[in-house]
Amino acid sequence: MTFINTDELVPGLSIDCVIFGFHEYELKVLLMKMKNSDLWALPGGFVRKDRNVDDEAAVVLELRTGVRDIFLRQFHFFGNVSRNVDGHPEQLVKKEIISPENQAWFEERFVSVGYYALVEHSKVQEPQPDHTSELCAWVSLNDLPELMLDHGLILKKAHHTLRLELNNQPIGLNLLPETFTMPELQALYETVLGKELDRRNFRRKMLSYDILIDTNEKRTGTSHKAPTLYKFDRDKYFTAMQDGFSTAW
Amino acid sequence: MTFINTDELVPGLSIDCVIFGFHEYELKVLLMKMKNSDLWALPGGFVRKDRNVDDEAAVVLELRTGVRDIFLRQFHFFGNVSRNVDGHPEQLVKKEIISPENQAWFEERFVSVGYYALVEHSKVQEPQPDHTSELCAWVSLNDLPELMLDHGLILKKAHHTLRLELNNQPIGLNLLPETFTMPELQALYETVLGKELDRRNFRRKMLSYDILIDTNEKRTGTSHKAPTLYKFDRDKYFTAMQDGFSTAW
DNA sequence: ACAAAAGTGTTATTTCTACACCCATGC
DNA sequence: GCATGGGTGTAGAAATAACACTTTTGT
Repeated sequence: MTFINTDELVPGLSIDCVIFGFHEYELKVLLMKMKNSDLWALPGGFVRKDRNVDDEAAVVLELRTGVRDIFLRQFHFFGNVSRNVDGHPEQLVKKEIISPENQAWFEERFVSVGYYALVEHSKVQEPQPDHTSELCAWVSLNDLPELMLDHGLILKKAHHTLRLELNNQPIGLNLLPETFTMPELQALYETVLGKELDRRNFRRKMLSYDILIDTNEKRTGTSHKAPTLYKFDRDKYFTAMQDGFSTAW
Repeated sequence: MTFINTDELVPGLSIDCVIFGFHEYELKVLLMKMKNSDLWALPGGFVRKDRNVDDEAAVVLELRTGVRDIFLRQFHFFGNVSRNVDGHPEQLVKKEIISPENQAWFEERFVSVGYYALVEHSKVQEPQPDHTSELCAWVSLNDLPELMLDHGLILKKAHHTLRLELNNQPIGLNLLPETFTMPELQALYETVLGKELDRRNFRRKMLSYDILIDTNEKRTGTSHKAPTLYKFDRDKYFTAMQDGFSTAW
């Protein structure tokens, strides 16, 4: 069993990743079930002393999902004292999640940087648990289990940020397959926003962003009119991400 | 001379505050001129082990400006390795900014949480330097001196964030005097955005937000028509901050 | 009475919203 | 041929943008 080597890590600093996926018309998050416990946790990690924090977040993402070079954004820094719960490290030792030698390291004041990622469900290999967890799985946002420490709060904040970002940025690349239909894209938006949108207006608005390419193919096999398959125009997509949609002033 | 007691501080974690003020139709930032150096720095500090990071940022703000309970927002976490410049702590000791006993503590990997604040220039007492600085002063954004380490980058990022926030949130409270005229408010927006706006359309849009109260008084003393004085409707202002202006979806 | 800046109104254009109808496909 | 969901158009309302004239004030 390989426990972590705390010597090479920045003390008191952790990373928590809220990894969103979209599948079967539901928004899901990747969660880890802690070893010997009913509690779940966000995938996370620590920061090696010679690495950028942003890069370490990308490592966490890749370790759990196998994907890299995709949307991953720092969204909040969690620095409250109340995050540090008395007796928590002791519990971790008891459950064999960390080694006794490391307990002292975990007793220190910890702060955490929150990241959220959008990943295409289908591109992800079987989610990988680590040595602290017995399971790593996609869980629907509507059906969340009890989470460790303040991870519930972190998740909520990430979701809230994502909803706000919808107004300024395109989403969908990385969250949808390479090609997708307009109704699928709409379902994604509706799921993130938690409300229904008008089909016709959605289409018009989305097309006006000018980030979609009509592939001239259709998705067949359904017992109704075959919908057109679109893909993102990556150049325009990334430009839109940079510049944002907002034009208020 | 009182140097810091590093024992009670969270190691490797600092706070940097970008404190914006608005004066004489210019956006300004509060900067500290380092002792025995031509370099300037953002006001900042460290985090006591038993304090929330957000609260410590408020302490930094109050120490420098004397104001409290005003807009102060965490905007980014800076965690790149490149922030930690070889030989920097040594320089700090040489310039008597930190004590030799503390040099080792400063040699550790440091990460930083960036905050920005909006403060009303006139409410601020004479900006207070600390034991690391010989001067604390308002500096125009158009006329920035050379800044220490990555502080220039942090400042730039804060300004960028502020510009984006304009679209979602009201600003002005804390940045303008208690009462102000519509042209003054417009000047603030123009300064932050770095572009001119149409007087008539600005007024209409601003009034449509429904966060202003007409005080029925005028600012006299100018050799032209006396402009109406407004103040913010605080309840509605804070509601607008919560909910945001954006209606995109 | 004049310069300088505040205040107000209107119109054309664009965007948003709320709709209803037709079209393909598999059963 | 019918149920299901995809695709398109349009008219009214609202927001935006561009623009010109009148008012107040100190000198």
